[in-house]
Amino acid sequence: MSYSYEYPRAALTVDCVVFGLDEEDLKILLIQRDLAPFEGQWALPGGFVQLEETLEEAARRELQEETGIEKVYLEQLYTIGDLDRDPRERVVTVAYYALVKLTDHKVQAATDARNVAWFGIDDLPSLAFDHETILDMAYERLRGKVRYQPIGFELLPTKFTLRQIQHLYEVVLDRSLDKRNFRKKILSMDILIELDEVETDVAHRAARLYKFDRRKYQRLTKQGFNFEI
Amino acid sequence: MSYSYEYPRAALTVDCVVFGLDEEDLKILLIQRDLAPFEGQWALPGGFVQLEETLEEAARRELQEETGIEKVYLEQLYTIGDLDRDPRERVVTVAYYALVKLTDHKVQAATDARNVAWFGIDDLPSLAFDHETILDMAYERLRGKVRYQPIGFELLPTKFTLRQIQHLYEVVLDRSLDKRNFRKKILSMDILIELDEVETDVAHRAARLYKFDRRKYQRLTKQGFNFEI
DNA sequence: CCAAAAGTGTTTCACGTACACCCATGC
DNA sequence: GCATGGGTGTACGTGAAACACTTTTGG
Repeated sequence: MSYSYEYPRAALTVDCVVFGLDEEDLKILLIQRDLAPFEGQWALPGGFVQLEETLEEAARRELQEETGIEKVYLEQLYTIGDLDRDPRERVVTVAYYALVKLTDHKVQAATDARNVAWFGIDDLPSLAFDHETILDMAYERLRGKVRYQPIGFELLPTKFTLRQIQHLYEVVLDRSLDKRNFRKKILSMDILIELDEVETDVAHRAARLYKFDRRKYQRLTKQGFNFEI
Repeated sequence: MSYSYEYPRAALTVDCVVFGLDEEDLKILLIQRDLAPFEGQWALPGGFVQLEETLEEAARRELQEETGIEKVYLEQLYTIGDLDRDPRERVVTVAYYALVKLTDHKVQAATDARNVAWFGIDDLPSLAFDHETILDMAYERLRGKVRYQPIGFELLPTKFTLRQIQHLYEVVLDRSLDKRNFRKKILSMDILIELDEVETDVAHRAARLYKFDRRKYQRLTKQGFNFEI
């Protein structure tokens, strides 16, 4: 079976830059290609858009199929249509980036045979196609957006300590922050719920746990509040 | 002649939201469709992406062909791939927005037979397809971006008065600003060149003219300066 | 009791904001 | 000379930034 059109058409794909965070640094989820071109090389998860799914649906489907990841924060990043980005033919790709809670989505095995792994953002292998460019754009977007939208919480467990949020911002923004000022600021926004729980299994004083209060954040936003770190 | 593929492919288009500014308000450039679907309705300029051009090239070509506009600030906005946005078939569109200097690009006649016109942003006709959604996204992006990137100058003549910049921000952000504070702020950034010229043809004291110093802005940016209004 | 991180306030300085009058020019 | 917008300075308050010690807990 084949499909014919009066004019030639580019192929359309989606690619996802998946960010995770652990105690050390930001991580990126990559898959190892098992087909040419770039066979054996690491690449962003992604694939062809089907006609009966939206772009975001395609991105979620590919993420699920290739890495097992589901139900994550996903946002469109940029669409790249350079002429020779794929050696086979003209391929236009809609890039997305995803933020996942590493603690929830423990490192996943792919459902098919491909190799999947997390890489530290300062310790990446060379990537297939123009995926390094896409990854750089995603990191830049994340660095910018994390400061004025509360998307950082998507990288943390549901219950987290103030130290963890601060660590998140220090890693993403790549600079150290003053502990007292940071706590003052984040608490003064009044968007965290202080829980009656503390960390467990730590070899020192356990820190209090908090949750992000999404409803309250939305309410405040409607009243003109602007999140900013 | 026709082109065949193993799997069905979506058609790929670009659409442009073109902003202009005059003494009153923000304007949007629209074209009147001369073909079905939505024949006779107003729409964003745009059209199909050809295989031998990048997405941005396609956007610039369509702008040139349909409205005569060239060499403007152009930035990718978002890619929309909802299933039923075009009644004929699956069409994915890469939306761009453009900022033009109305004074330079006087209202243009289209090179083909279509009707082209500027509309005040609060006085828009109903639009074809999902173009109102795209336009809303573009306006929101402009409102956000104009505050932390010096893109507003793209809407002004090369030589402009402080009053004109202030008016620009008042119109785009939809609130009034204090004259003294605004001048203090914009001048303190040190990114304007004060010219030895003043306005002409005004029935009152002529205001001094300024130019945006792009080189200096780039230099300052490398040193960590952040534009912000 | 020692190591490790949690938790907590005050002072200083920069910047945003509010605000009103005189000046230059064209008609 | 009058109408119209151009151009200018100060006082106040808020919020960002710098900074160090005590407390709690587990081993």
